[in-house]
Amino acid sequence: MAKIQARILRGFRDYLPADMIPRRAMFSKVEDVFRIHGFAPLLTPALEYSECLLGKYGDEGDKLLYRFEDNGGRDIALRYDLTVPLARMVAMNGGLTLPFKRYQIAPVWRAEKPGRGRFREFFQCDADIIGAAGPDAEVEILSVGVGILKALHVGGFTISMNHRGVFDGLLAGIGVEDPEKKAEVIRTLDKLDKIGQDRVMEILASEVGLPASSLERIAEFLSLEDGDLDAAKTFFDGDEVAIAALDSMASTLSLAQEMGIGDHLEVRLSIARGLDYYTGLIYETTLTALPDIGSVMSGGRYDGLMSMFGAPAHAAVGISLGVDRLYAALLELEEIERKESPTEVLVTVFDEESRTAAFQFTHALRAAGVAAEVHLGNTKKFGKQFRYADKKQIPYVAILGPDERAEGKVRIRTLADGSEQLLSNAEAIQTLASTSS
RNA sequence: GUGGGUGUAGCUCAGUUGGUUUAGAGCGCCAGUUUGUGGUACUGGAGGUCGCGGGUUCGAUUCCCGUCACCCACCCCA
Repeated sequence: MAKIQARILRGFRDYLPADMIPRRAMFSKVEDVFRIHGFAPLLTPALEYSECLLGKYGDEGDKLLYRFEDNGGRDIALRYDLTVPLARMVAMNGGLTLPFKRYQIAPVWRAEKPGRGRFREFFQCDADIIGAAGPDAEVEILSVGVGILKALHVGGFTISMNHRGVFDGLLAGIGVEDPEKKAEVIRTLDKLDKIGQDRVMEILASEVGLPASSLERIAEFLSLEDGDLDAAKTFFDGDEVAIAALDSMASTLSLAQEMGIGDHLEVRLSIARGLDYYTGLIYETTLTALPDIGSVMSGGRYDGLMSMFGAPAHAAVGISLGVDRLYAALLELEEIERKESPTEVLVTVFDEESRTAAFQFTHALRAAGVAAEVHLGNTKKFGKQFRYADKKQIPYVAILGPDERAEGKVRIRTLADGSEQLLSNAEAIQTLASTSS
């Protein structure tokens, strides 16, 4: 048989056990937070009809779809995100009780050029509330975000929020109405933190071509104190759209404050978010300890997306976790660690005569809920069994040799410090069951 | 998509100013020192079409061209 070179598609990757174990632990904590906030899990197909995805992400996005013809000649594509399939599902299920709260953790595919931290297949983790307008839903979403970061023990963090209405007002005020141009200006403003105000003004002047009077107005806007909503209201005096946006943020902030999650929130009028479909609140999150990795959690309100499928317009607000960034951050902070095996106890097989006892003890451990594995393979080299446990970071080794069996006991060795305890089987199982969670 | 850089063992990298004969190191892996005990130490071993294709040459892992992959920056995002 011809040998085939083992290889993997560019931008795709295997998640090996050493990463999957801590990764799943992280997801499990996240799911707990979704659950206690009343979000239900949803699963949608990897493949969708192309027409359901096309035209939702802009021209650039359409080009990045993985698009095929299936064996039946249907024009299909791999999902590009989780939000559009959610909208499709909501449009197809008119009987859903609103507000509808769902979360979904699943891979999405984009035919982009891969780079550092950028893949063609990656996971998104979204929670959204469909069918609830106003600050209440916003506060619930922010509460989820705060809850997750607390559950993950990331340390300090700041959720910076803004409102698209602020930009709508600002840009209408200086006569920028063309959606294309609006998006361009907003994308440029979004780079403020990265490249600084001078460079932003430069780009707006030369590349976007804004007149001097507009630039002046934007410079004045950028010099507003973040978080000073009163000053912002004065600046936008008479601009109904912007004032409504500022008021909406103020009530979100005050409800969040009273709920007890306000400490992590701040208003930052410069943040913009790249996606065009946001219509209200927008926010992103940076970790105090690792600001350089960028936003680990972001989202906003996107009323209107549902109506693209001909369904009634539904209010919608959501949150999206940057799970790969969060995972990297947790490793960096040593809040989680890579681990090759879930096994808590390796039960060694001392010799042929000990095999039955080893298997029986292993079975009893499993019945008590302890992750246990019995050594597989030849028993000639007893030391190799310990080496195996050590390499797989298995914390405990059980020994049932002739000496132990003669006493009706089992020896439990803790590999971390080399200490050993001689216990009855029942005692050993009880001890191990209580130390392994 | 544009520009720059790098491809030698599972990983991180030396090296060959073109030359026969065994292309090396550290880590990792396997085995032994140690037939009731891993992590340390010592000893030995396996593992390489020098990314792939073509060209120049008496001779290419080394030089040239192409190609693919990876890295960095820009763009865009998660």
